[in-house]
This record gives sequence, C-alpha cells and structure tokens, in this order.
Amino acid sequence: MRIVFMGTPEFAVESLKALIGSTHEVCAVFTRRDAPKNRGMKLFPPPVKVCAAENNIPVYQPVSLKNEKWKRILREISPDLIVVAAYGKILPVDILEMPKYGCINVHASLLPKYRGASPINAAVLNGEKTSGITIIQMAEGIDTGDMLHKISTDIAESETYGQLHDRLALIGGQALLEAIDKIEKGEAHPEKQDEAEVCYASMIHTEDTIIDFAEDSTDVSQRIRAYDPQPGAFCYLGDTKAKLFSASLIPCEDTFGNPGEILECGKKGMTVACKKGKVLIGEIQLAGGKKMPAQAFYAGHRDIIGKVFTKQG
RNA sequence: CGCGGAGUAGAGCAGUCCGGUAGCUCGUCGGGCUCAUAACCCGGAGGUCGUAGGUUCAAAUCCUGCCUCCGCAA
Repeated sequence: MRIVFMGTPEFAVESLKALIGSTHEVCAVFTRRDAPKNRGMKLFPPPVKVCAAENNIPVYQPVSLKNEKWKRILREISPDLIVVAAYGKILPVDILEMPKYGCINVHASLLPKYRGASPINAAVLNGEKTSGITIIQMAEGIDTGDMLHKISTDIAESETYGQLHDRLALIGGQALLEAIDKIEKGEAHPEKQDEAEVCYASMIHTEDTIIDFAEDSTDVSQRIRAYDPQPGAFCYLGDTKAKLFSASLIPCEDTFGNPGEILECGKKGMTVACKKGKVLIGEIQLAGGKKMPAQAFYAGHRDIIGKVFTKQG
C-alpha cells in the first residue's frame, strides 16, 4: 500500500519506523516546521523529520494543509492511505477523503476516553489501571472517528508518563500495522465511539504540574508520575523551585506531620507527608541544577528534615 | 544575539562578597563492634577548584575570553 505519513514528535517515530519496516511504501512524510526551541531559541527539526531523512523519504513541512499547494502535492503522490500520529495539525475534510482508504489516526488512549492532546499524561494523572492504543478512521472533529482497532495494556504500579509513553509508542506501531492489514483484507469493522464515555485531555498547562501536598498521597504520586520525566511536576522548597520525580506511594491511611513536610531521607528516597498518607520521592531537581537522586540531595543539604514543600515560593 | 542560574574528590554541597593550610555529608577501601545489618566506632585513599590568559609576593576567591551543563519562556 502507498502511504503518506503525518506526525511530529518522538511518539510518532515508532509508528513511522513500523511502516518503514513493513511491506508498505512510505511515499512521503508530513511533519511540522522546525521550531525555535530551548536556550538561545535555536531551530530544532521534529524527530519524525530526522527519522524520515535517515530513510531517504521526502519530507514536507507545510504551515497549513488548507493551502491548495499541499493538496495538489498530495494528489500527485496519490497515496492509498494517510496515516496520522501526533501530527499537531488539523486535516481539511477534502484531504480526509482524498485517499482510497481515507486517513487513519494512531491515538494513545482507549477511545472514547481521553480524546485530545495529552491522553497518556491524563491516564496516569487519573490513576487509570489500563490504557492502550486506538486506531481510528479520521473524521471531522478531534479524535471523533470510528474505531478500527484497539490494543490495551495495563498501567503498572508506579509507572511514569515516560515509561507508558515509550511502551504505547511501540504498541502504536504494532496496532497500526494490524489495522492496515485489516483494511487491506476488507476485514475492518468501524465501530462508533460511545458518546456517553467521551472525555478530553487538553494540552498541559503549567498550573497542571504544580504539586499540592494538601491532596491525598494517591493524587500527589499520580500527579508527579503524570509529568515525569517531561515537563516535570514541581513545588517550592523555600524560594527555590523543585521538580520531583520517581514518586511512589507509601500505602497508609494515617496522617503524618504537615502536608509537604519532609519526614525522612534514606537510600530509597525522601519521604514527604501529604494530606493523607505519604509519598516516597526518588529524584529531585532544583532550579538551575541537574536531576539527582534524593539521597544525593540529602548529602548536600543535611538540614532539610522537617522543611516543607509548598505550592508557591 | 529571548531571560536567568551553575561548573570545587565517584555523588551532593560549603568556601568566592572581604585573595593567604582544600572543608562537610554520602559513597568507596581497610580495621573494629555485633547472632546480624542498610546501624555504630576507628583509620585510609581520592581534587589540574571547567578551560585559557591577566592582575598579585600570593588566586577556588579579583579581571577578560572560551567550553560545558541546567532552569524559565516558546
């Protein structure tokens, strides 16, 4: 099958690799434009572009697909199918209908739950026990299309966003090939999403990543893990901003000290009190510094026992 | 030239303002105590103070260039 791939970040790279390693032909790759990023606002190419270039696949980086120029190019390529994975742009309807088999999307949640931009983070944040990949036939509206194929996976205890992301990216590639196989054999059975089950995961805002120890330990550890390792959930230690990572729940119903109080530091990490229960913090990163094991932090800050993490500096 | 912080022993930090013996916690190595231990006691090793110059009797410390790392913002 002749395929055009559209995607941008690391998550999409695994799907692209799966296609490249298959019997299908990836005729072209569409990805977002190189964006100024990080210190110095230097220009960085999206991961998908790098991967495509390594495999000598033509890359297109349109500002908007509504432009007739890109529609013409797509018609000339004349793909049988367009595969979209975390592309970050809306496809006009006439493009959705252009290929013989239309456009399909690799989405990192079990739809209809967690439509939108941050499905993986949302699953961890809400303490879901399972997540997965859904391949949908794209339609107008964000992640609203009929479902073609689904693979679910259990979310492990203490699993972070990063770990789940990497796992789902691989599963995404697998699910994609299976879905295309179904389509080719005419065995795909589009299934409507149950509107009653729909919920959305919007883009991440800074305020979502603030740790509030006045919440129960379950919520605190889920919040930290939902943004670990990127962009990192944070709170303040005095005036210093501190990102916390590798959180795990210490199961207990009791309360200890004040919310946010550092109870003890040991080899396994730093124990912090929550509204109810406590959490074990494995790694910490202070503003301007590198991420380090909590034990190392304790080595250089012997006076932190009894100090309190707060929401504001 | 988007804004800002930081490079000192394997790790994490103090010392820099005000120049004068390289310091702390952890780890590591050796010994001791113990039924035993991630606990405790004693002892040891380990550092071109990021780098290149400058000032000085003397620079981790003051001045200048360069390299590297990190936070914010996008």
